[in-house]
Amino acid sequence: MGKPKLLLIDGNSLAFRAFYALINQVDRFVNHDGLHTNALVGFNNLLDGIVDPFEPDKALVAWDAGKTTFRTNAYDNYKGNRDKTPQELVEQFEPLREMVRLHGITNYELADYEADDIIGTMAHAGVESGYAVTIVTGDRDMRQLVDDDITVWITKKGISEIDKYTPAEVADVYGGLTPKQVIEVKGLQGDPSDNYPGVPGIGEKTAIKLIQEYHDIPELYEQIDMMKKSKRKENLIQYKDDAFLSRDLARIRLDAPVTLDLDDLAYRGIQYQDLIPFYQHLDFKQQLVKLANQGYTITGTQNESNPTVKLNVAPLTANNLAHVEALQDDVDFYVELDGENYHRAAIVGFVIGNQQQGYLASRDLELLSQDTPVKRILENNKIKKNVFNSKETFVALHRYNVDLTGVDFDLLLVSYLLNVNDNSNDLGTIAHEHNYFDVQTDDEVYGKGAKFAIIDNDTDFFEHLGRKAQAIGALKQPLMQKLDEHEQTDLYTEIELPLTFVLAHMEINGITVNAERLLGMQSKLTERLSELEQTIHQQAGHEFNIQSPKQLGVILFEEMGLKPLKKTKTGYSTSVEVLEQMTDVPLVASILQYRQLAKILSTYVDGLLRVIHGSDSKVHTRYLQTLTQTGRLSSIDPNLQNIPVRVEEGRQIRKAFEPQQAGWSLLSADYSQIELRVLAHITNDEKMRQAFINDEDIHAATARRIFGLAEDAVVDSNLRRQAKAVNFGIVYGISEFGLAKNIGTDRKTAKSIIDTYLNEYSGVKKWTEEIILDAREKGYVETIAHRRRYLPDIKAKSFNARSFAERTAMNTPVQGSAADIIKIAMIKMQSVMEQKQLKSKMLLQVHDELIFEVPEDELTLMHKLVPEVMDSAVKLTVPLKVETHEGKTWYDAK
DNA sequence: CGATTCACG
DNA sequence: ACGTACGTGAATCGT
Repeated sequence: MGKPKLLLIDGNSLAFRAFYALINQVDRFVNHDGLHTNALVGFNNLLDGIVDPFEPDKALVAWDAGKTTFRTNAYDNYKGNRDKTPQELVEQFEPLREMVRLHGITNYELADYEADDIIGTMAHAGVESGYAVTIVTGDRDMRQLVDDDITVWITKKGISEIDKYTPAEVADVYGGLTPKQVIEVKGLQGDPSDNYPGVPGIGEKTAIKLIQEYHDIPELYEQIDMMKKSKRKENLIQYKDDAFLSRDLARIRLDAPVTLDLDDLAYRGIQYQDLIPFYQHLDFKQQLVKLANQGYTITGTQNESNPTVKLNVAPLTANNLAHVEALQDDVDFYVELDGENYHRAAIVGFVIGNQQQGYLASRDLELLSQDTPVKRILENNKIKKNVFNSKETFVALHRYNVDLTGVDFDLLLVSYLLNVNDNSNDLGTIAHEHNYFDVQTDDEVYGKGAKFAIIDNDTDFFEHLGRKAQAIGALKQPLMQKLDEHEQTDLYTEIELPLTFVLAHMEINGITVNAERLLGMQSKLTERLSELEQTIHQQAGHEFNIQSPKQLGVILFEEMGLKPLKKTKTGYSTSVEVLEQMTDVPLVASILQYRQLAKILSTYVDGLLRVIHGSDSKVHTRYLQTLTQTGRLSSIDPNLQNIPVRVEEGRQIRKAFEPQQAGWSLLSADYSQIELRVLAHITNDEKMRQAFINDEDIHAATARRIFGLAEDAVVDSNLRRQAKAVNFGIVYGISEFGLAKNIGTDRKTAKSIIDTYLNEYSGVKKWTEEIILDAREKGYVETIAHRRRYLPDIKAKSFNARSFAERTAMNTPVQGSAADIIKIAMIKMQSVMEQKQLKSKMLLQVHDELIFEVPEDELTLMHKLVPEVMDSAVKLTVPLKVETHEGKTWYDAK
């Protein structure tokens, strides 16, 4: 057996280190009571990472007792230049001690002494009693305590890494000196952070050299007369007192009047049962998940009435289908897929049941898709189903001939509405967010990335599925209650949930893409690109990778000597806005051309060809309904919301999008200026409202106001363009700088334009001020349908973070309300089309635009019907305006 | 896997 | 003195 282990931890130094390591995110680490937790998080990681694996026999965390110590008594200015400890850290000191206690470690502090002195004293007491001592600190000066029985661990990079010092390592760093000589070095060197002087002109390097020669400060001064005449010698003589003072201040005391006995320091190990409520108080979700995975029972803090239910899951077979038949009313259901894209992925298992009667799981898809009780329940509108991601569930089941209906609760969707910041798609992660810990994440169970694999073992697989279904059921009541408290029940039941199934139908229907046309474009583009490539290499004088901004930067800004107008984190920027300003250089013009064509080819031509389904010649996008911060949809795999339109060459891509039947047309319907109309409505600005009520050209009307033109003046295109930029700027949460950059003017002009704008549209001005105050007070902003976005940074100390939050506060109600409106229109449109039994299909949504495929005999009707439904989706104090276009391809529907 | 660039509203 | 327009997704480079 080795010696018993004594662990001494420098609480103050490490708390400061932990606090400042996460100082940039101090406002992100706040618990539900407003307590900052960044230092607590770091300290906890340290305790978990060091103490518990270390298994000490005795352990102590030492703290500073107060502001005054024997050092401040000896030297008035000691630490006199330190800023006051920030309040955000001060409030963490008590909980830090509690955390230490719950980790089974004794806290200690001593009046008039610093934590260092307690540690020094206890370290020596430990050595005398035969302990191997380890000291953990962020303070490099503690290395003076190292000896054969004392090792000092110093955290670096904040607190994530550790350097371990034995006498050999100290000698390495200090040019062969002993740990005790560290004090002598410090004496000569002084310490600016503790505000004590040392000898001027002597830094660490020189100090080490002198101590190597003279061993310590007293000996140095005994022999100082023999030293060669120099400025350094003069300083040493002049500042002799300072040297001795510094040396004294730097020396950690080994004889502090500590009232502790080693027996008081027995390490008690982690106090799990008490640590759980403590972590819950701090909102340490990850720690709680860890504890839950270790088998500790976590009961919800916000939901005491819903204690952990024991899992009851069994394999479903043809023999016990009767148990499924018995399920009524509220049924929890979950399907597992073997991939992300539910248009292609296979169902690999499912589970059905409820908390009272338990769960039945299976891999046998016949039990799902044949005429079984499972299918009957899923297709029964009267039986409420609770699921996680009903769009995925619906689409997947649809491919297995099951028509899911009667979905009442969608955990993913509700969780998103409650807080759009929690953008995880994983059931386990989301459950943990809501303080439910009886389920693991898929990453934990199946592995992530290349390691992903559905588990073979039935027992483990069914348990995971069962826990997922159980989590869905358990979270239904509390989350629905929260929706109600947020006044979001209508948003959920009237908009988001019905929309899910509208989107599912659009995705399943897909849109036809003409592969031949794309292949034609592919060969033409490939040819043009290889010609351009040759030209570019000639213009550059040698070959290089045109697609590498790094290589291009070297050529333009080093070899050719062009002036870099902008830089990025990693080097020169070569983006369009930079290159467009140097198009007189032939190479640059070629590069711009190349980039444009390469983008069209790789992202759109090749990209689309890759995702056309062989079976139906269509692409089936997936709309993400639970991702954006504003309530918009996003579209992936392929993204059909960013098909080129602004530049003709890219716009050609749209010719490949066709209706699914010959003779049909594509019809597009877009809201005109929906965001500005929403702005006029929300701000209730009279002038802006009148402009829309009179169906004026809003950008021209704005130009007349901000440039002081007559009411009937003709507005030239340049002024209109600037006014348009200002209108956009207002929607985005304007800044002088942003506007100046956008319209290419100076900041002063931009400021005066903005001032005039806000003066003219005084309702807008009033609203922007109010919405920021409102966000500060409530912590969130809302859309017209009560979609909510939290803005924790609205009170941030960082100017950047706070400004961003303020612009978001202005933009989100506008962008988000526009999203609400088109979502409502989509639901109504789908319902009207079904009711009228039309053959037309809604295919795509592009934020303010809907695209349909329409048979010849429904064209006239749809041109009338679609705008009617869209412009009456909600009643605002300004009219909504919708324009329609039709054509044989998407390109022609303009 | 982050950074850069560029496509859309 | 700070360093900015809002919201997205995909391809590519290079560590």
